[in-house]
Amino acid sequence: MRASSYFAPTLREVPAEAEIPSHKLLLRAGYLRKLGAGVYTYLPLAWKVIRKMEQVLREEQETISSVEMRMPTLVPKELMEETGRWGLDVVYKLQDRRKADFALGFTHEEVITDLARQELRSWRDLPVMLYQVQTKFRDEPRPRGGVIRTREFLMFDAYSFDRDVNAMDGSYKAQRTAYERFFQRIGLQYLIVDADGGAIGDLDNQEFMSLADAGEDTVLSCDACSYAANAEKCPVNPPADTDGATTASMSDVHTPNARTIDEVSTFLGTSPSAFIKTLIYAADGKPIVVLVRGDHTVNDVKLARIVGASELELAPESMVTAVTGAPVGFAGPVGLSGVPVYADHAVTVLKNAVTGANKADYHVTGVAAGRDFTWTTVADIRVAEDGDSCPMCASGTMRTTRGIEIGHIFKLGDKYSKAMQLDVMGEEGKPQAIQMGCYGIGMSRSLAAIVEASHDKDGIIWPISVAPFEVTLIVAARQDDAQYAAADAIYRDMKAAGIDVYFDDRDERAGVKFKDADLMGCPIRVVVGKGLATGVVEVKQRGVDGLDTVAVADVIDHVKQLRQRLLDELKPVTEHA
RNA sequence: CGGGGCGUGGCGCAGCUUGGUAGCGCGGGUGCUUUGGGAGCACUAGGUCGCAGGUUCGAAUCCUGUCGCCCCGACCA
Repeated sequence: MRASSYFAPTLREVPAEAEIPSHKLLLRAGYLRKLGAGVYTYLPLAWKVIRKMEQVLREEQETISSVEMRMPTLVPKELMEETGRWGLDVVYKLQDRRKADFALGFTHEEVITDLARQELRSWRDLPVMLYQVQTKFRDEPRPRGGVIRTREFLMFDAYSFDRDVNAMDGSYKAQRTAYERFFQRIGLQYLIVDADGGAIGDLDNQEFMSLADAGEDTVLSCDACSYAANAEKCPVNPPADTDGATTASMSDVHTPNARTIDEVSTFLGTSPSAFIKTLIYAADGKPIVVLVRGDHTVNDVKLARIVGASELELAPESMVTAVTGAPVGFAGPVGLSGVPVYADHAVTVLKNAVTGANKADYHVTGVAAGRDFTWTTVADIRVAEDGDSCPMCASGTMRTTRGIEIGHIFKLGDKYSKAMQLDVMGEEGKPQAIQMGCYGIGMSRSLAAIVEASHDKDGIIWPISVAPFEVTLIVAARQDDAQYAAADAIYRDMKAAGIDVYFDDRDERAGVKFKDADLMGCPIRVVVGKGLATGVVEVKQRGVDGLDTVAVADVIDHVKQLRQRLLDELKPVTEHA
């Protein structure tokens, strides 16, 4: 492709809307433009990268006998109602001219399951694994980070159908391997972490995380074993009972205007870890009391699962007052009754704690768990933190990092097949529910994740497997006839040799073309310039210091070798089972 | 949805406190010079200051409302 006829508008200055590196660079280098909040146009460069990613993905899906198809974006309301997902906030809804309701597809379990229940009859039809790459629509409460979280985005989604749990496990493992190889081949480092399945399912599910400061998720990984988990999932070991014997006795202390843990601990000169944080939640509209240690944070995802609530939020002020008899900021477990109390493990071993007195401007000290208050349920309900002991091995310590969720794989079991009567005739002549799995990759988000992971101050550095072009060919002085003729010949030879080359033949100063080449980020740069007088051109690798001076006659071979070396570096290390 | 911030030529910003009819840099066009890391000079085009009301002789500037966008949080299948 010649730059003179391409469309890659670069920007010298960073648009004010961008904060994170991938967003800034994708805008500046001419990959993306915003149409509205969380709605982006993918310019030719970005689309080419995505198509290359898709190609790698297709190859990996092919090897596990996963078959590409395409489902509609318009999904009838009736289908969504079968699983109860029509009412979700993220669903975009619209009506046709006859006032029939549709959702814009935000994931396709309903559609694929509907198809499967019509077409799959016998256990002999299984297994089946189907996938598509399609635009998904989600009315996100807050799009962010450019293309990290958008309302319209490109997603790969796959679905497996198996005759029993064992076979489903096999499909799950096959997809996990395909995912590993895919991410390895597109040059994206990842961590596989245990995750919470949210509304989609609570069986085994794992996320592929690209570690990045701009990530929205907190990931904990063990420094001794291979265990890693999303913070919303990561279990916390119960603490040792180290407070010793109960000695102190309770007394009320006047704490005027001190409501937060920081304020009260400063006022009393105690540590936040000696506090019992008492939170009133509304669980499906009914109040519950939640106790965690003052220096801990409630994990709402864990809590919702333990309580079994579908809607869980901090209680409104009126409910807090009704439960505690005090203004917000002075709640404590002592003397509370008639409300279920959920206590985190760490609270139940406190022997000399501070907590709210359930009256304005008073706290209680010397509180002992079990003696001065009790609970209805004790469980793991706090967020795991950096420094916690590993829940899986004896010696490890958990460390936190930020991650971008680039893929998520789920075992669904019979959740959707039961809800939608998806069964087949089994070997024994009786109907049996199909065991499903579903698997997603955020294609547009992965694009951003690569840029987050691979850039420098000058621009993007693409892995060669997904770079929009393998080579940027620059003619330093377009108006120099000899240079242009030589560059043009090299361009033709490269194309003939099957090299994907971007020929910057614009009549711009050399500096402009160098800057744009760095921004765009193609991994190999060839410059035809001053050296041509002595019959040589320059070959440089993006992001690597130094360059090779190569005779014009050797440049094609040289580039092919470099290309092969770069591709070899991306060879997947994970083998299919 | 809660908190914070921002809407002024294509992009980045100043002007707003203290009202007087809009300015700078980059980018665009033309010409000349220049030509290996975002060139120089000259000329030039381009803005109902997000929108709607209001106050005022007069509003980018003050008031009210509204829409949009960004960040933090909530949320995130």
